Amino acid sequence: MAKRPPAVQRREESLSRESIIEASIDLLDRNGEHGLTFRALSERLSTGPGAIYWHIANKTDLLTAACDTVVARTISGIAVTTPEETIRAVALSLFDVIDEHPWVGSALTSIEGLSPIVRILERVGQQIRALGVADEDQWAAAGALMAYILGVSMQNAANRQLARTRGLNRSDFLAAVSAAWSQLNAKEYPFTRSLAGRMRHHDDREDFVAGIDLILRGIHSPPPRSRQQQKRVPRTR
Amino acid sequence: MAKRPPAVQRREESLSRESIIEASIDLLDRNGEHGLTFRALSERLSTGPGAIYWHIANKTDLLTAACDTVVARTISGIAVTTPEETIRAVALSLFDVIDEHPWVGSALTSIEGLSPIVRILERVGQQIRALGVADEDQWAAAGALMAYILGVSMQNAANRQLARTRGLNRSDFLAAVSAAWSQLNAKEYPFTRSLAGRMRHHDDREDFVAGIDLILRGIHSPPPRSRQQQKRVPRTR
DNA sequence: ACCTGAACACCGTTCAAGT
DNA sequence: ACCTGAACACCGTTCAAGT
Repeated sequence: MAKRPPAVQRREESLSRESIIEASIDLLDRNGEHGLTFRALSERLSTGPGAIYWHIANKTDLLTAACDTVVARTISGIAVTTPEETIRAVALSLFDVIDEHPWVGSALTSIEGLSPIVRILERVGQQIRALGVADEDQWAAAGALMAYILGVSMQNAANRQLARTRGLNRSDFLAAVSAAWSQLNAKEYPFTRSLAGRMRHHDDREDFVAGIDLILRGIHSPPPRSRQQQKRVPRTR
Repeated sequence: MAKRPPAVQRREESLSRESIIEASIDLLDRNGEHGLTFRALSERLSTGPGAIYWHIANKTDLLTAACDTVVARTISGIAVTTPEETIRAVALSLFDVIDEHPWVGSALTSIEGLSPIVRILERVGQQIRALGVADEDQWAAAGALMAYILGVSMQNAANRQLARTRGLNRSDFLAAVSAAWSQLNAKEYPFTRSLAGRMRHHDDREDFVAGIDLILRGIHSPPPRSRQQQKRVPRTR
């Protein structure tokens, strides 16, 4: 019996960092964070696991690059209108990206190449300037907005991941959280319990924008610089 | 040759969920997130990996429980003074917990038992009420503060993790980020570049509190309900 | 009821060897 | 310069078997 060549088709295009990242995004979208493995990736690209390491440093690098590619694609497509509208648009874009690609949340905070965060910071910051915020207040304003956007995004990503794992759709998931909240101890958790009803029916995107608007109001109202010159925060590190 | 019993000392106390979680926290503090493995844990507890599964569902459960234990311990020790001061204290406590236990960040968003988040939400929410915020505005106010606190915490945790991995102390780390920012393209990243100097010398805790204060100002300034009754957010999901 | 530890089905990463 | 794929050193989790 003559030894036949294996039935795998050989890839015609050569490997590249871009093609590897593109395949990674697809794998992540299809099967979630667990779906991205060097074996699955190399099979999809008809190569060996080692080949990938010629183009990519390690798995963290790969995940960050995938995240950055997806974020960059969305952020770059946002039209600049009024500062406030643009900030809302940037924030909502990120929200929607994570809604479509829940795995983006986990790589977002990475500052290896400091890419995804810096892209968002820059967009937000330019609008802070356009808003006429004083130079010395821009850092605080941009920081607060960034942290808020990041916080909502992380929470949203976690929710989506969990819902996916449990095979729940949005309303089933909200119902489950709402039910858990309403069963909390009434003495210890009065506030959270009072939010249970609202949790079930709220609209994440609307609430997200409401938070942005709240922070924008804070940015517009002048800080009470009189109080004691500089607030001293006691250190307990 | 008589078969001697193996030289491992047998544990005298029986296993329990609590002792497993305590050992996990210690392992995480000592060696970071990679340090927590069922093998390392079972060796430390003088048992087999399988024994742990009698008390703990899986690794996610274990990580969440460790996170919740650490958060609960800190949160519970906060004295209630004025609403604003208490909110600042809760926020700073979480900040400091993550500074000491950077791994807390990764398990924080988990809502499996919905524990760590709910603890913080409740504390913050009670102070929102004490602040006299109208019932219908409490959700937005608490949500904005929570997202902000979470966002800063996640970012801080990521920074600490990265600094630890690279063996950098705080000022070396800030210098590295600052240097990276000042080398960004001047046309594309004017805002981020302008922040490079400030990045090098800023105090995270002070900035953190400044952001809290900014959001509190937003909470105090009334939302312009007039505008168009309810803001309609176009969906592009 | 609780524990043991071998075994299973995976991982990321390396590296000698090929083209 | 770039690719191959076996091998290494790990993982989390399961489960028959023990006490």
